[in-house]
Amino acid sequence: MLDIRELRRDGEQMVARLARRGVHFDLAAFRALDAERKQADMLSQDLQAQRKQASRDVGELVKSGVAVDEAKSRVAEVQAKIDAQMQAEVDRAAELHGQIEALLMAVPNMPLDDVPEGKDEADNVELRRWGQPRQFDFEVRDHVDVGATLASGELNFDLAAKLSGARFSVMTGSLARLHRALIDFMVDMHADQHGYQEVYVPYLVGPEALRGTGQLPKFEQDLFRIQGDRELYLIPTAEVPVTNLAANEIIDSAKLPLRYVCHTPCFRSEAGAYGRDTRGMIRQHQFEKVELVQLVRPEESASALEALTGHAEVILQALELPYRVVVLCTGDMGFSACKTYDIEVWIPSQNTYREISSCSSFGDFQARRMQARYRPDSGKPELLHTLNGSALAVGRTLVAILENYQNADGSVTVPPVLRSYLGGRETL
RNA sequence: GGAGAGGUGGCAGAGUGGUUGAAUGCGCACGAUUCGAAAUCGUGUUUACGUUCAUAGCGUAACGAGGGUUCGAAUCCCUCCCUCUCCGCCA
Repeated sequence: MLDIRELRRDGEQMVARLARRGVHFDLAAFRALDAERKQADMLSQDLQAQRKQASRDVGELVKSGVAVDEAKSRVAEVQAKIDAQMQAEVDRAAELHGQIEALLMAVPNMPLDDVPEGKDEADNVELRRWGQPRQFDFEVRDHVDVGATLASGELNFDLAAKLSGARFSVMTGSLARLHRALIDFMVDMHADQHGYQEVYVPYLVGPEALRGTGQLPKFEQDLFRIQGDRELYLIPTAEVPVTNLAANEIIDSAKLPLRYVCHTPCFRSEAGAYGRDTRGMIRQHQFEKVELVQLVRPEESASALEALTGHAEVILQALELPYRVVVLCTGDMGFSACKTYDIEVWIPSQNTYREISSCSSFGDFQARRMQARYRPDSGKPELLHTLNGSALAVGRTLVAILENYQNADGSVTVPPVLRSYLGGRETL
């Protein structure tokens, strides 16, 4: 959520920054609404103050020996006059506050100044590449074909469709084990080498948590909501429960920065993505992800984003999978982000790099929504900065391994760092 | 699922209708004392919003959430959420 004070103080500057990502913010409408709100606030608060004083007067009179009924009748006239309009004004002020809140909750974050301006993914800027795409001396098959014919396990979409329809997958045997091994490998790396605390969280969350990170109110169609009395949603990413650990908290400064690593399944309805990546397990309704989340002091968020992205890259380097890092342009960034790096892994069958991680800084945008604060060494509590990144998307990592490590005989070589997780197995 | 007890400030813990945004203790901050420190003493220390040049004053709201009763609610009533204890069930 945008800072309403900054909006009042320097609205033009914020409008200009939003315009960089193609968002038009109607400052005049906001100001008109805010002016109305201001008037309603002053009037309603003044009436409440009068009402309060009248009640106190009754108390004073009773204390000084006046009978209760007598005291009440002495102030009754004043109160009647106030009551005639107070509730209406209080309601009006609350209504206007609600309108402003709703307006601001629907506005995306402002890109940082160093984010390149652009319209869509075509305008993203490549920053670096790592590794050399392998030259194959046989016909490259995609992960669907490779996974369907492995001797030691299989990747099966028909079985999944029988159970749950399109965009789900079933894995068996060594493939299922490789999938599980990837999770352990990634979590171990971040917990043991990169200083993240492992955390386990609920996969169902309430609407407040989703508002906090920015999925609600605007993107409900991308979520799965469960049946039942309570309003609960399947998490679309561990970002939601993990970041919200700090919601409505005031974190002791000495505990910062907080770094969490969390593996969860992720559930996305992908309502707007029909027809995209329909083959294979690139885009599923359910997938596993290892997520990094950091909660940091504002001055640390820029360097934290670089470090976090590096932690995700280390996984790909260890797996010896070629990748590149791009910085998303203003028009391609997510709703809550102020800067995002995508890491894209080489997919031989598509002869291109595909997103396998997205690492973002959110500034205080999410923290303001969820009131995640810390107590500085001196002064009042301040909003934290939040960051997160996939490190990595497990299903897509599996895809990359099946494709990059495939052999002419249909087998798949196990990346050396994973072999200890597979009982020493060298090929699938 | 059944029965009972609770949810108050960073923490602990008072407070059952009237200057209580809230005693007290701990913690923390500043000051005094000291060569320095401990101990001691003093002062201060919730948050949001509004107003404002102001993180100064002043105002409004908030004691799990939302309603209600009342001139007046942390205190009384209702609903929901959560925590704890016992029983049942279960991984």
